[in-house]
Amino acid sequence: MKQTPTKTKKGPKRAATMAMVAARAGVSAMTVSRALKSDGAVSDETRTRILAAVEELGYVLDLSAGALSSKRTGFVAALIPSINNSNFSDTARGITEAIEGQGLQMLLGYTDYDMDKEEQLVRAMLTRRPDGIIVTDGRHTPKARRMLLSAGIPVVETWDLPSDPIDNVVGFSNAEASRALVHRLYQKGYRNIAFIGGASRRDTRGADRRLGYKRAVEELGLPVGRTISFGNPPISMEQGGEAIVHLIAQWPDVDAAVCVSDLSAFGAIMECHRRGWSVPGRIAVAGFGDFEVSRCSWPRITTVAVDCRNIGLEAGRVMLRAIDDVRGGRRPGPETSIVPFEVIEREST
Amino acid sequence: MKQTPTKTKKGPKRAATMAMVAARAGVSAMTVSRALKSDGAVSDETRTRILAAVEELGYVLDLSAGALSSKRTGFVAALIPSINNSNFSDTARGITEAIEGQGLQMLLGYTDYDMDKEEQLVRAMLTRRPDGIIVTDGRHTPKARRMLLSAGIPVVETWDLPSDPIDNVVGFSNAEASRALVHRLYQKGYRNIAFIGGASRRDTRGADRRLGYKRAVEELGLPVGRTISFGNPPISMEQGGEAIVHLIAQWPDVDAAVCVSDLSAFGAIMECHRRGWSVPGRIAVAGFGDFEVSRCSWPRITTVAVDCRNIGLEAGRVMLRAIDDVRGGRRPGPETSIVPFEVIEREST
DNA sequence: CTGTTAGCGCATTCAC
DNA sequence: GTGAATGCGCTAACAG
Repeated sequence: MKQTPTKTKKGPKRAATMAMVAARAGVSAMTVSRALKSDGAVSDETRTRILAAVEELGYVLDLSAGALSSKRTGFVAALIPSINNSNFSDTARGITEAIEGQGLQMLLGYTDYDMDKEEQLVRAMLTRRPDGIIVTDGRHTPKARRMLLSAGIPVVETWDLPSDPIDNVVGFSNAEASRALVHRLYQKGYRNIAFIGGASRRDTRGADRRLGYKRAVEELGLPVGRTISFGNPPISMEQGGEAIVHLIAQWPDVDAAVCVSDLSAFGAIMECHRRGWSVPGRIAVAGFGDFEVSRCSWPRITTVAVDCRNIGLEAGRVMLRAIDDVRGGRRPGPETSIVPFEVIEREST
Repeated sequence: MKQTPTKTKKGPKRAATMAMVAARAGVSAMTVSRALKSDGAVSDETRTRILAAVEELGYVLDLSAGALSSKRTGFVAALIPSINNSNFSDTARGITEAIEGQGLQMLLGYTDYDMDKEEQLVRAMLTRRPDGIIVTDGRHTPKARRMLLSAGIPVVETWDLPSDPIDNVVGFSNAEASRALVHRLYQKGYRNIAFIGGASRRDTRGADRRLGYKRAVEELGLPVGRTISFGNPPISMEQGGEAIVHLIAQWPDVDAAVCVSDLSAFGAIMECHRRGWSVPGRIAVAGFGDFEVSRCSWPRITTVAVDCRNIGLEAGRVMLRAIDDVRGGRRPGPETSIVPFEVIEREST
């Protein structure tokens, strides 16, 4: 009555291995390996027999074993601040699109806008021996930076233009983008422009946007210091609503608000509706990121558009080239790709 | 002048291996392995020496090698329809929270609401030999189903209550939730209720919601067939706007619209604003999913709230138990966990 | 076009 | 508390 009394007497159906497929097809394991990579030179007749055996056994290639032997895991690690922010999930999607089909798979992690968490994630990712790693942001803890530098794999920093890049870069200047937006508002006639953003220094892109705002109002000779700071990023829609109320209470003469992202801009505008403040009549509101909500809200929201998916595609492309170079024995040669941004004027300003 | 003329003369700094650490610390590789897993019995003195060597060499454990030998990759594969939909990215986040700290890492893939893509992804994921796999949806291609059944690892189906579960389930009935929403609208006095959703059958959750709507209007004796169908899911905010215009043109007497998700509901409402149609005066609009935009928009949107992050946490918990069972030699025993939903009435109805 | 040999870096299993 | 032998499943490198 005992189940499986003797050893190796067909346990719970041990997963098929390449050797089993080989035995069944009457070839060597190596030939199976070649047949399955499709690039290998295998006769059609043999391949057919092998594929039949694969089918019968329900065999699935074990890349984790293959990785060990070929010293290529086929992983590209990608760290983004948040998976819930569609800007970054668009970038993740772009990365996926760029590398899938090249036999590479993304290993995704989220830092929660926290450099220490980024450091932990870099360590955790390196443990999987990715063929490359893509990070968001150009600032890192010293340890994280050291690990990235010494990992011996291509690195791509995105969404920023680091002053001292680790390796490759695909990004833009958040400060310049923000500055351009303020200038555009100035051209439209606004003369008292405020900024709404997160309080902490965690979100370095947010900090850069704030910096660009500051530069712009200074060089335009506008009133400075019109800044509302909120809690930890990401600053939410709801916080945007609270912020605009504070803003108007504190500086009733402000005629335009630049928000650190479209999400807070949207929250601000909806709160204005609730209070009967016309946008842009009572106050103009602009955002950053060109989220879907900005294109559909009423009024539609002026913003800085960045092609987030394209950042991912570019980062993926740069990564592929770098990985190829490494394989070809070439020294990669860091590449910097600057992606454009565009101020999109809509009804909210 | 030649670089590295002799063989093995320190190439581009070969990555440190456990054996190197062992040599440097004057112990065996096995002891290093024990020291690094922290559960191992190693004397404090030895551990200190080993950790020093690790530091000096910048050694990072290679889990991909460890996986081969331990037959546990530490991966949990998770397939979601879209990374850009915050409902699902919340679930992914929940999964991550539940399994990280248990030494498990999520391998994320997106199906684009496409069963065939899901099948491809299942195959691709199995190639990495995950310790378990979590899928969204209870319907799959026959091949995908077969692969999941025969993979020999725990499976969790989420966001649905499959009639014939593969293994574990963490979900709720989309149809029942949608039905409850229509009943609530009926209680509020609405008597001509329409549905706005995607056209294709790809989004099975969307199809279930439509089904629940249909049942409800039938059992309530309301006019049937008030249905606007749009293109491929996910139906966007913009499509929601177009849909409500068509809806009102076709059935001017409709007094409430149930949308397949909050995103389309939001788009619909903003389009109403643009056209001067009062919401809910001219027409009430409800959504599904309790997205952030619904809590902040003006008016705030009535919706069905599901705790998406909790679905992920639950799925992760169930997965952990199942993996533990498998390791302990127990037969897991499928678990079904039904998560609650709640109709949240807000200003849009 | 196909097979053989060797070994990737680690953890399991057993000694001691 | 520590070490030695062994092999996980696959592929690189060569041979034929």
